[in-house]
Amino acid sequence: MPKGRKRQNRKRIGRWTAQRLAVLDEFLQGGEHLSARDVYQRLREKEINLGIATVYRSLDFLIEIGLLRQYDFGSGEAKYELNDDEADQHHHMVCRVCGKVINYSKFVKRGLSLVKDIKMELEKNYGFKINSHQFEFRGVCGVCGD
Amino acid sequence: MPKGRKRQNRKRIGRWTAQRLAVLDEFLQGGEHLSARDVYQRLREKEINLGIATVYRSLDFLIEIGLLRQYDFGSGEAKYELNDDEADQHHHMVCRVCGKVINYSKFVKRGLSLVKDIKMELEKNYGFKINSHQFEFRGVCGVCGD
DNA sequence: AAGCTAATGAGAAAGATTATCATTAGCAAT
DNA sequence: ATTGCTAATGATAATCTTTCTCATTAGCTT
Repeated sequence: MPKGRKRQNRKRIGRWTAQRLAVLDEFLQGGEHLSARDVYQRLREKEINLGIATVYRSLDFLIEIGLLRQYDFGSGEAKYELNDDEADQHHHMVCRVCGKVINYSKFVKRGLSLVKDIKMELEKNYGFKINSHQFEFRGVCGVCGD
Repeated sequence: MPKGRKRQNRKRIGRWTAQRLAVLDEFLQGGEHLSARDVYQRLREKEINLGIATVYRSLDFLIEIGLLRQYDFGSGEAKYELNDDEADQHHHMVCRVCGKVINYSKFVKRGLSLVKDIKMELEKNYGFKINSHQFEFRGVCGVCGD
């Protein structure tokens, strides 16, 4: 669970700086469910030294323009991933012992009609406008299980 | 702190203290998605003064014996709820503006066969043993929306 | 080239959660 | 009841992630 304070509201428009590009690039390079510290350390290894606050701000920026998405898998820090189209969105499977997360995309298509009906129901009966959904499974992975 | 392996008898379960009962009671009284601080303050209003650390420890205890469940809806603090049976488990709808959470249980039955198939697939192909799942929807509620 | 302003960096601060440790209290055997 | 063991508690310090502050830098626009 991420400690610390709730994210504050920020301005909408932003500039494409070298720092923001560098952060995005870590995800385009194939990084899956990276934390802010993961990104910070990976960049540092490449001698691209951003302040950790800038990493957080860049992640927020990339979320705001729709390129990234934030998740919490109970590890104590937020994780970030490239934002899939809804139709391609993957599920997550989290090992509650070692914290390993697996991206899993089978049955997504089958779930779509269910998701669609739930969204319609929520909008009609509760006045909610739904933007995204997430399925998460928890258990014990093969390594941690006996 | 490592959880010491104890000699096998009933002592493993833990003691049922007044503090733990008081914490559980807040949820039995109808408290939905309460944070540790919520519980702490509600008890304090009733002049039941536990230390905040004890509240956290009691919540952990109640999770361990299966009575509570922990969630994170992105507010910056963990939320806790009574742990439903899987067949009755509800979904969550989170407003990303005000943070309001709605418990929602329609379509659960229809989702069960999908969940069952996903669980089988994950166990067969990834060696995971699944214990629980969660569906979460995010959007903007009627009050915060235009 | 100048001017405006968003973005950055470094460090301090905030806030949730956990660890420490002396003390208390639940439970079992006497 | 009394004793003894040990888990649980309370108070508070420590930890850790995330955000804020503010002086400085750099990206645009004109």
